[in-house]
Amino acid sequence: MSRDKNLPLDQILVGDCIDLMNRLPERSVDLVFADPPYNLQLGGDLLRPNNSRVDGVDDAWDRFDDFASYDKFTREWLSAARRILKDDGALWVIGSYHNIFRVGSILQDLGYWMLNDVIWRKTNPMPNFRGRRFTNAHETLIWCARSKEQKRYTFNYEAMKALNEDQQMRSDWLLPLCTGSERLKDSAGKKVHPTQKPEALLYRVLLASTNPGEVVLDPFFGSGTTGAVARALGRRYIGLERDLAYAEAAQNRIAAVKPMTEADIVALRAKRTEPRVPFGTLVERGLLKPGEVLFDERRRWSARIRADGTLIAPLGRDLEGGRDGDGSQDGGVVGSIHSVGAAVQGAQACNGWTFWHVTRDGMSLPIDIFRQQIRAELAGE
Amino acid sequence: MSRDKNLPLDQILVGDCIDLMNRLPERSVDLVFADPPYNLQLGGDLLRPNNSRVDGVDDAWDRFDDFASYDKFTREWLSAARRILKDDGALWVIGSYHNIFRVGSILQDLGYWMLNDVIWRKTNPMPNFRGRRFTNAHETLIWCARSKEQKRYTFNYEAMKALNEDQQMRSDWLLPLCTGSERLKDSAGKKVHPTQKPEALLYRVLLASTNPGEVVLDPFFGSGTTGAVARALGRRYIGLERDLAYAEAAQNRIAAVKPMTEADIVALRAKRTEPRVPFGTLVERGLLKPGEVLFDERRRWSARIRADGTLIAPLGRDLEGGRDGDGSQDGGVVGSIHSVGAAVQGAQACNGWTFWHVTRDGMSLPIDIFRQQIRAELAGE
DNA sequence: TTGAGGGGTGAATCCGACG
DNA sequence: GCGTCGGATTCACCCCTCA
Repeated sequence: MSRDKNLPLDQILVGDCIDLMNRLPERSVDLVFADPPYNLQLGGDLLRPNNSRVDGVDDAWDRFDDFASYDKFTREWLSAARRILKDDGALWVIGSYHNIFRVGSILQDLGYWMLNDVIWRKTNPMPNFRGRRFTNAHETLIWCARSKEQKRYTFNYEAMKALNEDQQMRSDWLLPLCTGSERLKDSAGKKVHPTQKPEALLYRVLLASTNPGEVVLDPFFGSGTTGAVARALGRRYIGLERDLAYAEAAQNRIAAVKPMTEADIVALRAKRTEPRVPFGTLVERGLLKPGEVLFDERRRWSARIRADGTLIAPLGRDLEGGRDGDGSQDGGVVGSIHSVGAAVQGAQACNGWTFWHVTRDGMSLPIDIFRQQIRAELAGE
Repeated sequence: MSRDKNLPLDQILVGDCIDLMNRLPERSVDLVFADPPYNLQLGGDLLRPNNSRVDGVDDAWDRFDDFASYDKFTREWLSAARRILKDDGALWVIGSYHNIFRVGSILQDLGYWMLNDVIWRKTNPMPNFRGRRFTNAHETLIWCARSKEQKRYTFNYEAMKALNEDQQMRSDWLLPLCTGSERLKDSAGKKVHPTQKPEALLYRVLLASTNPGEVVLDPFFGSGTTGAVARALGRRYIGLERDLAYAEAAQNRIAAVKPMTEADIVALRAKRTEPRVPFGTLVERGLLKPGEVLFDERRRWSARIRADGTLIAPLGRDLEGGRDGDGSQDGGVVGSIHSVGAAVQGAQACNGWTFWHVTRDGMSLPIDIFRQQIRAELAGE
């Protein structure tokens, strides 16, 4: 859980994010969430330091200069972030069409491996006042692993599915802007930060791609939404922010956050982390008996249970299965519930737990219900 | 209207699109729509949960050695496209996270000026079978002008607004994949092209950013969706396609398209925003009465009209609706015709005007007919 | 005719623990 | 690090069959 590295956990460090990241230990952070500045230089006239206007020398070159400096900045902070990410770490960036294409390209050039681009669809975007374009109603996030080669990354599939009415979470997220009481205001009622992100956005990001106790670093901490949500969700944060006023506002904001209880946070446990139950256990415990015959749901194939927890299936199709006598070895496929299920179907793989059924009281039941029964017993102990 | 330049109008040229573009006169084309290879980097096979194989895009034209070679290709075709665009021309590109960030960056480097990035949200995307990522449920389009300095570009604001319930068209478009009878199949029933785009997508693109008679060039013509929609909408097309089989299929497809009448096209183009009619107006005018019950077309859901022009629907399904007494607040969903329609269906959005029906003389009529009636009155005044 | 149900399929960077 | 193998994993829509 990364308490080893002397990380400045649950703190905001004030300074240049590239410098600060370069001083942190490498491979120490689970996630980076970044909301970098958009390339604001692209707007109006380009002025020299003495305020004279750069005149039509070569617009393309000027543009290249603008983009080049933004690209250089982007390469630097993304490189620094990659150094401090753990091998199984990941990174999120958010941006708009002004900068996200530069960021995405550079990400890929640096060896990050894209997992998804995610669209934040705004319920309440600013309209296009002049009627010259489509209402710019979304922003783009990129979710990427530290590298293509890395073994694993965190994705809490079940939690995301639960958040989305028990259907897979899609790559387009409909969320309102940060307004109302969530929006930080100063004593004069002026908004503290121009681009404060909604907590719901970070909630989804952190819930999807971190586990409780893990460390998320935000190099452009701003008003501290990342920290506030991390604290609420039982994650640790490191905030980097150049502007002291922002950092102080964020600090106060986070201090007021009440963390969720551990029970609430762990509520959704992934299926794939449930304890493994060998099929043989079902036989050992007498839930299934050696010699019993299993069928697929539509009774196209059958297989007989052997005492060691393997199955044996006849070679061709077999509509009735049994009646071979008791221990006869009639030259069939032998193996695990999975491999025999795959073999009879001629498939590459098969989940034997859901494929094979057994008859009880005239009903056809998947053998997985016996596994669930054993898991329930294990959980109760 | 560009009949000056000896362009190969309404034709498909077979060959390398960069060569072909370089042979066309410069500044001769109004719009470029491009659906370049995405540079997917697929590993082995992907199996569905039922063990069937996903028919992925493994065509030679989508394989590049590395990002550098993809970038070089992208720079070349985008440069060639820019040369043949008129000074007030524009370009659309579509892509996915695999390539769109490279394309977007290079666009900007070459001097194109982004107007919007547009998200095509798919109603029916392929699920993520392994549960390892978010469902990749969208693709990204970039709409850009030839240069930042250009005076004008075409944007049919009113037509877009009319297409979107009289509200500004947003940058996220919800459209289904190209399936069913629209999808080109060969005599064996196999899809002709692996990535055929839906006509509705091109319809919106061309309606938004071209005028009748203008020329749209598609350098990756494929199955010819751009040409088919251009012909239907009274635009001219130039298709460039390397693969002769694709070109022939596209040719046949386009020949079968029946162009809309000029009157229809002009109507679309000139369509003024129709006056907004609040639902409450129908109640005010007595066309509908408070307490009346609305149904969806198939009478699966119902809602009662309240005096203020909102609806109230019972929480669960309700086949008969009424008989609650007059002003009772029996704990249902309350809101606009649109929000209640969405809520009862569990949908994110709903056009209440076409969703809700009312019974008149034993017939079920959409409430939109009353809006039309009021609009007719307003137009007559 | 209509409805229920089964099968097919779409631009996809789609596994990981354990020995 | 690599091979083995257990076993987890899908949504909307269209078409067809059959009752």
